[in-house]
Amino acid sequence: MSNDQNLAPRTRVAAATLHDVARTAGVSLATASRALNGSDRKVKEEYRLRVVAAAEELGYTANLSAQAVAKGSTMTVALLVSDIGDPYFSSIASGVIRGAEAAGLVVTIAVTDRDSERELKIVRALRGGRPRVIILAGSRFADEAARGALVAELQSFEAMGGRVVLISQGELPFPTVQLDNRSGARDLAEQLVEQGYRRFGIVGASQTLLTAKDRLDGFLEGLAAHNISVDPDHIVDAPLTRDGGYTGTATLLEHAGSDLDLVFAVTDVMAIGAMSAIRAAGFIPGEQIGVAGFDDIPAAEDSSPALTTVAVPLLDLGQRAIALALEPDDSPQAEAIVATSVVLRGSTPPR
Amino acid sequence: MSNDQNLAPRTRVAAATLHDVARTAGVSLATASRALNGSDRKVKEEYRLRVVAAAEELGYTANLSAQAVAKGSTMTVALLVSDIGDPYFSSIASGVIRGAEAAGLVVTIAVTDRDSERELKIVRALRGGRPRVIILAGSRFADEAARGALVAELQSFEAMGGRVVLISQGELPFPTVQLDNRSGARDLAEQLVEQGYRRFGIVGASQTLLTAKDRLDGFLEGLAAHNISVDPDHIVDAPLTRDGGYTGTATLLEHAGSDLDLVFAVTDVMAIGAMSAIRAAGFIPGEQIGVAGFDDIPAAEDSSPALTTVAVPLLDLGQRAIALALEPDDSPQAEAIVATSVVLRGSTPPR
DNA sequence: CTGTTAGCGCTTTCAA
DNA sequence: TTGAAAGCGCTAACAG
Repeated sequence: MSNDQNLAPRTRVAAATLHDVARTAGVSLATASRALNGSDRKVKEEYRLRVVAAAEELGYTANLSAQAVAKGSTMTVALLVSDIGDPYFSSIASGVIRGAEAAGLVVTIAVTDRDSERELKIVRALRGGRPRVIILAGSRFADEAARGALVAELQSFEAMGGRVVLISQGELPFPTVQLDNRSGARDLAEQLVEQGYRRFGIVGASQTLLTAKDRLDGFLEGLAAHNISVDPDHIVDAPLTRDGGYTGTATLLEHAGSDLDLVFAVTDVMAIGAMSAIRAAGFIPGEQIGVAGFDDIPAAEDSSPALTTVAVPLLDLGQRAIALALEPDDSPQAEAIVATSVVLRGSTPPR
Repeated sequence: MSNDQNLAPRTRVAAATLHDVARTAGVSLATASRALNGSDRKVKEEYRLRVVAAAEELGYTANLSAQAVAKGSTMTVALLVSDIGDPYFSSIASGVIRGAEAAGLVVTIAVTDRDSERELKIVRALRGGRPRVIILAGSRFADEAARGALVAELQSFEAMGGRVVLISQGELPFPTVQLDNRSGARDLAEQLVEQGYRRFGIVGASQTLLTAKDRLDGFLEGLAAHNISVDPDHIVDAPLTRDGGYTGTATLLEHAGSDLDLVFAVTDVMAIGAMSAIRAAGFIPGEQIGVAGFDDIPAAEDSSPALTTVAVPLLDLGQRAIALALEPDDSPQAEAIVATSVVLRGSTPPR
């Protein structure tokens, strides 16, 4: 066996430390620190330049972990989403990242897989990183106990000085970027009625997710305003995923057959699944059965027929969340409300 | 002014430290550390239990930053993507996160906005966090200089002991999860010819992105095998985004008019934009002009007509990447090749 | 404005 | 095995 096959450069070069920089600049550690990372400038220009030059020369980059332990706080925001592959969440993440970067914060993402137990576990694990902020999007609770445990965990995080921000979540004692789910759905329903639709099926009547519940309630409310009610059999529960939309709609179609003239899915992702299910059942979405969703994800516009939906400024949601998180500590129970607006497209032509 | 309006609990409770745990357990700091986080177990069971109990009681969670500075290494992997809202990247991210969590690693995500300058800046900034791994997906280089700068930066990161893994990137001296872009595109082309297509237009002939170039070359290769060539005017450059696909196709259609029987977009996201452009131009995608993409993002199956494409195991890509990163240090220049496979769907019916 | 000197919370020798 | 003590890289009083 030869040792000569050291093709790859195995030389481990330790990163330059602030100490190195100070030494080559001929100043003290403290001065170097002040020149490079200190908040208020009070270093003689000449020194500052020497330090900066030395840092440049040595390729110095401050060790964020070390800074964190010294300062007692990090520059991290932890984002928790159900599924980063879902356009709804990835759009939100996009906004969060944009906002965070603008504020010099780093974003860490964890995925709950829509599992409330897992969510709790992750939140607990997150604490180790001592993030400045934890943002929860799309969290859920199997039951009251789960809800209590999560709230307790988050509150203890707050007690440690961290900030918690929720996105589109109600009834939880934390600053929240609230979505106008209910009235958005109500408007949608009313406009659909105006378009001539009368016999509705609804997919995604989740019990555990307030967002879904609000959208359902709002929709029913809007219909009720026109004296239209929906047969309880035509309201089906289903996971808020593409597959949930597909199977939920398939079920609906089995029961309701051609008794429906429109399917409302509580999210666009589901609505897209719904369209496929409608096709699979031999109907033409839009023409024979209208389809409407909620969120206005990018894919909604490109679907065929283009999807009628309620537009939600997803990017904004994320940016608002970090804005809320960065607000001064003394505005208790802050809340940002984000408006929604109905977008009628080809999937719900007048009838 | 009254002080009584302290409604919100402003009490800042410092997080329990290992020191606290050791004290309430009645053992030394070292023992507590060993019991809780030490690698090799060599703590008397009785002590271990006392420590664990104390930790539980105090709600102790190790401060990761402190661990990082003490150990000299973090548990972080930094993922760089062009756009987390793009299904291609969010699927990859999903895989990376899954893989990382399984290995006890935390994922940090940064977005380059497809800007090579920004990308370099981010990589530089990332160093501060001293991640264990940096994963680059979809990076690009404006020119040779930019490429050199990025490589240098990454190599110096490696020299510091970090690992670099690239996803679907060629010609760079780092471990890479390589995609079989070329032969995937070749197969696609051949199968389309078999379907009866002859007059092709291609959208997304990026110069700066190897992935796009490989797909283009492979596609042309496949056509050439059947003695079919593509008019250079029918090959248009365009950003690898939905809008790029739309405008690129619009341009193509203007020039080539009804001279085409199929549009190949080098990514599904573009292909979806292409479909909309085809519709906007008054053609029926699938029927009058076939459409094919590449990646098989989830939306491909649900588009209407369903999109013919080359399936790429996006989730795997991400998982493989972290697998590569976690491999022992002494396998130089590791590479994982991921196979692709053609999926014919409704957007390219036989003609 | 600068340098000295404690820490921050944790790991890891090194003796005991 | 355990504990004392010396760091890890950086910040923040605290005197000069």
